[in-house]
Amino acid sequence: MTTTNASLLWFRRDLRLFDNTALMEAAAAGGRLFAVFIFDRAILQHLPADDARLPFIHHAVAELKAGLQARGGDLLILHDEAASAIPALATALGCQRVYANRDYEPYARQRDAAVAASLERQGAELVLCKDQVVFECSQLLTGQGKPYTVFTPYMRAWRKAFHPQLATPLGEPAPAQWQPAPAAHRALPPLAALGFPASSITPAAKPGREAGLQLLQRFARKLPHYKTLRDYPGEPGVSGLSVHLRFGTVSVREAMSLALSQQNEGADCWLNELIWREFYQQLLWHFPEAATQSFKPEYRQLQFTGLDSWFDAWCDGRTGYPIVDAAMRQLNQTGYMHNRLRMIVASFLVKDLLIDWRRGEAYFAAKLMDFDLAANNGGWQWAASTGCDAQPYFRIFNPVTQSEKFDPEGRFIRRYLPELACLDNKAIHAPWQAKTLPPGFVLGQNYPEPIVDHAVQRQQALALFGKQD
DNA sequence: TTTTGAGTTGTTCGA
DNA sequence: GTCGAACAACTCAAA
Repeated sequence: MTTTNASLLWFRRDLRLFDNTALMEAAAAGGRLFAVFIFDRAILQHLPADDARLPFIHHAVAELKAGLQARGGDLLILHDEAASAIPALATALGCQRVYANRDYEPYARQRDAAVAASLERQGAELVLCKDQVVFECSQLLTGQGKPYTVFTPYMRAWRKAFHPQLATPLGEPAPAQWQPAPAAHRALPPLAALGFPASSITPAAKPGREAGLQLLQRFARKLPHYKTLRDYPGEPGVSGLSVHLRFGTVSVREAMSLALSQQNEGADCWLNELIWREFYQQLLWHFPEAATQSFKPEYRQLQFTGLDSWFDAWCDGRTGYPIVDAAMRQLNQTGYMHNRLRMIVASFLVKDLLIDWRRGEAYFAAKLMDFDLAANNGGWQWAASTGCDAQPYFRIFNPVTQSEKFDPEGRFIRRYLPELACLDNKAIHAPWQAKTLPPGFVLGQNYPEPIVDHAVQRQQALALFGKQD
């Protein structure tokens, strides 16, 4: 080993020091070690100034920086375009290798390919590690050597190939040869300096690794009841870990370890959800065109006829369907939406409002703190019946039935639509159907009348989707 | 090559 | 109110 041997660890969506594959690999390579996080202008320029994710990322980066300083190193911070800044930084620091954890999204693949090519030209190397999945995108293939496009066979293959060793957290490396940060890249700029003044969103979950680990611990006790409780948005039945998995403040192996630590139907059900995550990840990897159009070719030419004013009402949570409106307000206010509600509002946008699923997908992408391209696209295409393993087109969620079933006492609705708190448990799901409303409550004034009639729109959706053949 | 079984999350209708 | 059947075939994946 020469004294000039140096590596650069590039943090992206893996904002933790524990159980981080690229960190383990970089440390194992020996030599001097630098670490960097880039606020990537190529990504940030598309985000609104009140984006809820930036405060979360900023907090996690600050934690990471403090953690590295406690270990004798530091975190370099750049506000730049990653594709050009990383190779330049590697040159400036004299690093022969840049370590990072593999990212499967189309933009990331393109960016990493550009970085790898630049590094190669200057005699350096980009080393990408498997970290955010248990199985790489091409590790599980059908007997024909083709990618899986149906969940259940994929899930069976996943479980068959799985070994607990694959989900065992890696720990932390022995003290590495951490290097201090050059003065130019030492400071963590405040959010306002990055173009993101305080967000108007009040996230449901606290940011940072400590908060993520706390959630994980708390969820361990709820896990046995996960299978049933997870469907009720008014109950604390879900883990709330999605945003932590998105930014890596909790690792996938830590989550898997919890799922495997219990032998009950809740734990098994949750493991399936984690497998869904990998299913959609590998799907988008093999079929990147699905990011911008219907997976099923026969649905690429659908003529959506919904009004723009309906889309605006959907975004704002004033469609007149309480469960839909409460869900959209949860999204707008907290940057999060319960999974059951994501299905309900997606079905409503596509099948009731007859609006292109991609507009809903884009709205979720802008608002969801846990936004993940593969999972979001997969979910929307499932709900829109345009996906690989989609809901059949004639299965159209009834927003009132769903509301009665999964929020029977209107607990969730009341939380986000206080104007309906005075309605009884029956009327709250469909105020326009109530025989009597509380005195002083006027439909159309206190709360909107439904903007569409579900029974009518359902027939239109059946006609629209059914005639494609 | 052919056959066989199966496919996240539902709704509506009629008895 | 409860229950079972119909909804439409089609494609995937494995035997």
